[in-house]
Amino acid sequence: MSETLAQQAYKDLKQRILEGTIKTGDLLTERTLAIESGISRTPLRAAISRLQKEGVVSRLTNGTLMVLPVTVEQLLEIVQVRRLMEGAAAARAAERPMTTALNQSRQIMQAYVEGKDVAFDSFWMDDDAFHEAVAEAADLHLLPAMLREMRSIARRCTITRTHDRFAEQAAEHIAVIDAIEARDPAAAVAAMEAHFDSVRSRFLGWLARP
Amino acid sequence: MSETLAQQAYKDLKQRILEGTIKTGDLLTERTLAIESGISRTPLRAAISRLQKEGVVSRLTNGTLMVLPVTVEQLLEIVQVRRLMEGAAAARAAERPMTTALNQSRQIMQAYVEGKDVAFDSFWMDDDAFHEAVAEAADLHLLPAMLREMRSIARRCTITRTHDRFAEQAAEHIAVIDAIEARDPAAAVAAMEAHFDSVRSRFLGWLARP
DNA sequence: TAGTTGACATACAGTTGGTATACTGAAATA
DNA sequence: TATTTCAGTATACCAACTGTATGTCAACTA
Repeated sequence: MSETLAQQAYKDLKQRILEGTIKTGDLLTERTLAIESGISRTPLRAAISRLQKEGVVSRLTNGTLMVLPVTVEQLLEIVQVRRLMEGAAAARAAERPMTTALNQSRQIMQAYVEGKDVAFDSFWMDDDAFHEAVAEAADLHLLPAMLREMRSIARRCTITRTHDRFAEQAAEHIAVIDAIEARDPAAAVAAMEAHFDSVRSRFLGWLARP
Repeated sequence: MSETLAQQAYKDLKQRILEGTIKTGDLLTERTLAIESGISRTPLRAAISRLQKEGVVSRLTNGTLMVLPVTVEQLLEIVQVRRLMEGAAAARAAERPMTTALNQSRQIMQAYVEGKDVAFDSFWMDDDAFHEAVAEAADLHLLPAMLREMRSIARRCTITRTHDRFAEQAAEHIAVIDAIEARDPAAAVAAMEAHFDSVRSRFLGWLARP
């Protein structure tokens, strides 16, 4: 089952944006992108249409294509929504068997607590794995895709990248996993909510810096 | 001494942006604006160039003209800078004779404390008058122009317009004026700083709302 | 096999910004 | 006073872009 040119272009473009090779606020032109991809504008436009629907790129009123900046307001809203959703997911996960993915995530997080130092994108992937493991342990099948969507937005916000207290975040993740393992839903939701409260106050603290 | 067409266009455009008739994020086209103003593109471009220098509009990389959005980060920075500058101005003003403008501003602010209700733009002008009166009472001749610049930026940020506790702000203004009248520099700077701290925490509180 | 559909390539029209050129009136200069 | 210069302005031209239309081809279905 081969991918269409449009699908390939979509994946390629999205990856470049998530990696930061193409930056939020950058303007794109269909012809240039089409030439770079070795395809014509038609499938390229289909790929762009899809990215538009996901809020990754936006057409300005004159048709110009821009990689959509993500505002602080949007970022804070995502933190709030995820706090609700992932808190509930952690409580559900605590009522179900412990998973291999959660165990693996805990080991990875332990390394950060002990001082492991990596680039933002590496930590982001381990962070991805943690949140995905919780959602899957909760048997919530729509949640992983929703998380991916929201996390892809958050990743594009410039403040997110100022966020470098990996050891603290790792410790918060471990607290969630421990509560899930202990089959304590109340502790699990509290730990997950504390994690997001902590994320939020870091963002606000960055904003409020003198 | 008559104004050039470029100067007229500049003033008109800027006013429309400050009033919110043209919104931040809007795209502008030279031809449309020129036709609306009844002039050719050439003086219109001179007006735009001036607005560009002031950070009111921006050229995207493809030449598209956009009314520059003002981010929350910029707004908070302006609040910080003004806290420093206007705190110092209030202290200086407290070492100088009380002025008519400060007395007038106090009366106007008293009406707000007593419940006067107006639209944002009306309050904004009274707010302008207060801050300008303090700067002039401080004999700081460069400060008013700098304030106008920063306030014109702040005015264009969408959060600024969510700010509707006029009575509270008016009471803070009165505290500054009272301290100036009492010739108490320490109290004046403290009152002005408290005012900006209050403004800042309102913005942050709006951001942090659940 | 003929018809339909999805994917794709290419062409065309309209709009925009950038830039060049021409014009005009006022001020300066010889 | 006549001429020149300069600032301000109007207009024309070109390249580049998006939106849309049209044509082609391969795969699928009846």
